[in-house]
Amino acid sequence: MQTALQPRDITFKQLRQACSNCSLRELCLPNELNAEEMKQVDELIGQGKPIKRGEALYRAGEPFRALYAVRVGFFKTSVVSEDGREQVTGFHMSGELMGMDAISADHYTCDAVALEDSEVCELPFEEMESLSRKIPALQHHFYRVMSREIVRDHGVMLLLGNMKAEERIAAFLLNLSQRFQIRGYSSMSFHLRMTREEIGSYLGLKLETVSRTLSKFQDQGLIKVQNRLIELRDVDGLKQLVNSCQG
Amino acid sequence: MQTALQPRDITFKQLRQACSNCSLRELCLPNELNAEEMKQVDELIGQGKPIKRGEALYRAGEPFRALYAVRVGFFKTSVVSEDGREQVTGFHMSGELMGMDAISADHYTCDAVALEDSEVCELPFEEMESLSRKIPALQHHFYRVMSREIVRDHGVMLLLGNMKAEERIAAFLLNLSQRFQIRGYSSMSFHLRMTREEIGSYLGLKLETVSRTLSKFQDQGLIKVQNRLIELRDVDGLKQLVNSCQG
DNA sequence: ATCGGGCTTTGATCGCCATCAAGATTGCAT
DNA sequence: ATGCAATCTTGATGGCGATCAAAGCCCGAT
Repeated sequence: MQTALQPRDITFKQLRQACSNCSLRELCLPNELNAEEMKQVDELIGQGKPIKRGEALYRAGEPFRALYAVRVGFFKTSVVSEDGREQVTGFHMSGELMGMDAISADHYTCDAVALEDSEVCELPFEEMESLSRKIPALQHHFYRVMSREIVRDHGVMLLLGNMKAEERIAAFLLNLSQRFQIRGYSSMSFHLRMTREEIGSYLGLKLETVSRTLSKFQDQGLIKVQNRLIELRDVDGLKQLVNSCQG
Repeated sequence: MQTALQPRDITFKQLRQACSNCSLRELCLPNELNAEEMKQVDELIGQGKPIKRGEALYRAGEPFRALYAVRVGFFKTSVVSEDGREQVTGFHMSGELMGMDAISADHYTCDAVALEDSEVCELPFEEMESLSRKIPALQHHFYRVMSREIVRDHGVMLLLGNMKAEERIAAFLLNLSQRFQIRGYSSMSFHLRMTREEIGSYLGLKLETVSRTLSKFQDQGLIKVQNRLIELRDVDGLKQLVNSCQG
């Protein structure tokens, strides 16, 4: 009986901000941390910070202070050119780290905008850096996460450089599907948080092409589209489309 | 007189491998290192390793052990898809680090191939990692270098996603020009180490388009092309081409 | 409930770049 | 020097996706 009440011993604040209690821990942090190390990390990471849909977490040019982990919600990052054109450089869901581009120039080089009401954890970089000198696993973790970002970017380059519109869209849908699955959501049907234009920007296509291609996939029985709700009907078919180009 | 002979006190081996004597030091290493720290770094970095033109420094799938700094020469890195198509992910010249993609999966994800007779320095990663725990500037340096790679990749994504063929080629030439200049070579005329096909792969274009565009630039008086020798004739004109899209 | 604006779909046309093809040039090996 | 393979140039044609255009839909604000 009393066990059910134990959470009372922990303040609400602690509950919200403790990485040790967070279901995303294995996405954000190395899993080799012992209790003491975890406590040190917990102390550094700020209160969860809410960002409303449409708001920017940070903008290009702002001074760099922290990396951000998505706790809840969905973000896009993008570079905006002088003439106003936008290149979306990534979509980011829970457990993913944003802001690593800012380390080199000491200011953010992208805008990070919430595509739904979201919440992020702040990782003050200097403090994390010095803590990671004491915790090898943490240091290695940051190297790994940055490396993974580089690999991901190479994948996008391959997509933009070699693939046709249909292949790009198929790869995009499969990628989203997989990432939802990892987080325990349905991999077979999901809600797109972004507009056709944002998808197009990410994939190097115009919004009309995105729309047309989704319609075509629906006609072919590969997916079902209802505005932003996507249902995958023939995953193998989609994979074949991608493989025809990229393997 | 005798001063001219002082190098004799240093063995040839030391001369070749000492970062402290290397003219590329400010490209490869943080400049805050003191003599003692520099010595520790020197001890880790292997003998310069020659790679003949056409040879691979490493290939996708090989286990990860070290990062490599280009000491002399020119490399391309590329991903090859199952059906044999190649996406060049970067060209790398002296002072630049390769292999950071391999940290996350513990094996290389690209091929790195020398485009001319080259020489690289080997940076055993685990040792560098543990040394960087003792030298904050070194740790920060690796984070910065990886961050810079991410920023660079975002630039390529913008190029592939938004720019037309002429804009891509102009941006490419200006980028090469700038990097040669930093290294003390002429920024106005240089030798392309890669084929039209490799340029095209990097820029998401076919080799014929690369060739045609270079010819067109020559007709417009923007550049002079003689096979792989490029002379920039109107840098501002090239910049205007790029800016018309990207700012 | 109704209105309005942003988002999406679909159609028609156009232009850029891929593709196919044939020579020209380079440079390497003998 | 000679010959061959790889690379590069240039031309002709075609298709994919951009662009222009208009109508429909969804959702949030009042």
